[in-house]
Amino acid sequence: MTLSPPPHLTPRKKPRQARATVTLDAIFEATIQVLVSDGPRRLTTTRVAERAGVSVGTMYQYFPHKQALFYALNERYLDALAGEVEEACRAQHGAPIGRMVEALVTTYWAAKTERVEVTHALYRSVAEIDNEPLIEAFAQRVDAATTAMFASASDAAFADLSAVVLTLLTSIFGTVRSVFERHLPIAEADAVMRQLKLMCTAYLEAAKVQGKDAPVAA
Amino acid sequence: MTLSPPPHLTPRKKPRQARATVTLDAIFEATIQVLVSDGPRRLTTTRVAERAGVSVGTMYQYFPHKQALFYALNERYLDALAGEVEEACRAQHGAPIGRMVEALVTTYWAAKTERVEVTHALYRSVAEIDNEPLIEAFAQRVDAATTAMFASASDAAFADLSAVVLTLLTSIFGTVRSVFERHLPIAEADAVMRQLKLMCTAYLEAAKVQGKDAPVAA
DNA sequence: CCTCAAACTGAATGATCCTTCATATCCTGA
DNA sequence: TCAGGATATGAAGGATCATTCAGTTTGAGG
Repeated sequence: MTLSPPPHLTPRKKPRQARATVTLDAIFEATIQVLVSDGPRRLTTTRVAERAGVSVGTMYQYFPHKQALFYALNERYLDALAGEVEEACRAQHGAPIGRMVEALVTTYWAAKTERVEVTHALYRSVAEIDNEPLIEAFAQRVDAATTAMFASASDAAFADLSAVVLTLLTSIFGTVRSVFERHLPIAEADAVMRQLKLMCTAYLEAAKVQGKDAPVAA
Repeated sequence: MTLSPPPHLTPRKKPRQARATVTLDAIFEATIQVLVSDGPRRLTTTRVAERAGVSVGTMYQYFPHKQALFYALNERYLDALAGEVEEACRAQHGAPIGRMVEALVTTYWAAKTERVEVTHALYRSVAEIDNEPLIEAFAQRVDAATTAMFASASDAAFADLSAVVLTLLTSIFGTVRSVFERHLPIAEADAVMRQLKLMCTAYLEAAKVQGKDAPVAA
């Protein structure tokens, strides 16, 4: 998350004392809660401050304006998410591609479903800000981690790995998002996730270098 | 698009004279343009009216409030989109599944890329309203059309067709959305679409009833 | 214990913008 | 040609909110 931090969206100051850190956390959590209960349109600075138990002025010590708050919130979230995916990728180093797909989908889905309403709220809040830089940074981290993982696969090699990874990730992330958007009941959502794994595996089998069951040397 | 029309979002009246129809179209087009140029946050009733060449009051003759305008806009859009998909499905009746996938992806992608900025703006504007009913209605139409199509496939049958269709559509729609969200250059986007077709085809091959190259009788 | 910066407060400001309604114009059918 | 409904106007009301800042409280280091 270190790429191109837009100047107008940067926090005003970082907490130096312990209570300031507490305050900041409270503000973030309050933002999420208001987002969940009132929706992005009715999220006002006053409401967030109220819910966080601080005054409006306090918020403005850390963020130059409302958008910066949204931005920082998404940054936090995406940063954590990227971290989880990276870890999952590392854990599957050298494994067969089937297990890799399994891990990728499961990890991402688990992260998104851990707090369903929050995920929903964040998906919706995204329209409030220009978060391209965040998406970009997130994508780069995850792309890199995933590419490294598949390059180490024990049972397959790919002619154009970067295209394969791009497709795989785009479809996994997109499918998850669509499942949320359709408000599918958990049972059906889980079913789709199972099918998604099947789909990704079938794709990789079809895309891998034929006649070569392992990369370089097996 | 006839399912459960929320009362508070219903248009106030329908045009009875020719000029009213013109006005309505102008309002919709203006909404899109403002959405594209100013973003959903800066879309105000005044701005839309101005761009449409009418007065604010006129807008309020057709829509009880701003949200109803958004709602109607999305309704129009999704209605047209569903129509295109339905037609594509009809055209592939009895074809092999490969062609079906090809048609599905191509049609949807073409519809979304016809006016890229508009698609973008609409994706972003969605957060402004509660459009679940619209999504729901859209999904039902497309689900039905797609299911009917695949049920007629000349070279495959599926044990759980509805699950397959749900997965297929969710991933296609989601992938397209993700591609837009990442602002991929056209070249890469097209590449992903080609891979997506491969992915879907591989999935269907893996999911079809084995040893049966055609449904019922071949 | 004292000092100073860090952190916090919240009423006031100013801007934006949705929505209404009294009025004016236009169109159509008789 | 004319009446009455359909359509259009846009200034003004009223509400909401983001943001500021002068002043207060808190905590850490000396």
